[in-house]
Amino acid sequence: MISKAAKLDALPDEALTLGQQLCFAVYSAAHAFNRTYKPLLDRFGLTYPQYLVLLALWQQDSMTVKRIGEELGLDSGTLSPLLKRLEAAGYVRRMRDPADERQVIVSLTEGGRRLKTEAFTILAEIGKATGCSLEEVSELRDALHRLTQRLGANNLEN
Amino acid sequence: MISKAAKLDALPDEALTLGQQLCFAVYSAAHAFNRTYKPLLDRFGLTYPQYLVLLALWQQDSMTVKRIGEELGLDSGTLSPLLKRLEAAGYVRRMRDPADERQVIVSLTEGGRRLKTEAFTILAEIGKATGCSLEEVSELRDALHRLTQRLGANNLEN
DNA sequence: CAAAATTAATTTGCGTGCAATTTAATTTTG
DNA sequence: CAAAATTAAATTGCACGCAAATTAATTTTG
Repeated sequence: MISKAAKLDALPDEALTLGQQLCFAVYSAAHAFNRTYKPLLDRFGLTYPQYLVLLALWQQDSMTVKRIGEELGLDSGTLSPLLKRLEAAGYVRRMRDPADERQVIVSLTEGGRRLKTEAFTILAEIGKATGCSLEEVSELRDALHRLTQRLGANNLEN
Repeated sequence: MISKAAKLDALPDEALTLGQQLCFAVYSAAHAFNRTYKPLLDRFGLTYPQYLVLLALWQQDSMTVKRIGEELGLDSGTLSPLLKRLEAAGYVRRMRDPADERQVIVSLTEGGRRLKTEAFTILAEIGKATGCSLEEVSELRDALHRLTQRLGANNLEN
């Protein structure tokens, strides 16, 4: 007899395998990236999410916490303590916006700007570690962007 | 004068943009999946990593903590407390292997096995949320598996 | 076979992530 | 213009995820 699940959803048992899950492939790749970045970032006392904040600030300096959160998809509950650590490490400065005291403006220090030079080296090492051609990278990246967009669209429907 | 980084690595400034990073695309997709799964798993009192453990056990019941860790790429520092919570929730049982008391064997309870039926529904909802065809899913998944493999190979070289 | 080395889990400490609450400032509106 | 609503950060609580230290059991080896 065919299993109840198969009858209901017309999905075979193998569809539930770890190796078949796109979500698990993404989850594993994210961890693999983290592990690859770790030794490269450790030298600067940075974690990967802290490095992402710096990437955002190198692109556009002096953003509010909210704006950084929109760039990275993180909320203030994550960013507030993270930014304090980045400030303690000497890479950013935080100050209340005089025009709107609710907002905190985060900007790069001289040390934070200087680090951008090193980032190109990190970028090159990561590129080598992926073993992907530039075309492969952009194709995979764009496919993931589309996926993220579609998943996000679903979450707003509530 | 041309910047040191540009001379060394021949990488333009745009290469350092958030949107250009494959790692950030993976990072964002992982979070998007998490957010999509959350409401589906909340009904069963499960977190996403806990769900991954169940996926592994539905595929192959009664594994040691170490074996589960190999399947998921997690260490015992993560799994020990997670498995205790899964046990408290009534989905798994943990017992020392009588043949080797160092090992702990994790197996599904009746409740854990029953949950597998619901998993097919979750799977279908996630599939719909991704908006990907089966071909797209397997292509993207395999590309990510290759990427993870190459990144992991690098980490072992030390 | 007893000491040393190895192995499997657990525990501890720290840094995310996120939901929910709190605090303070600004905007809306009655 | 003052009360109510909204907004931005910070804080709190909980669950990963990982490194490092600890504990207990097994294996190796001298």
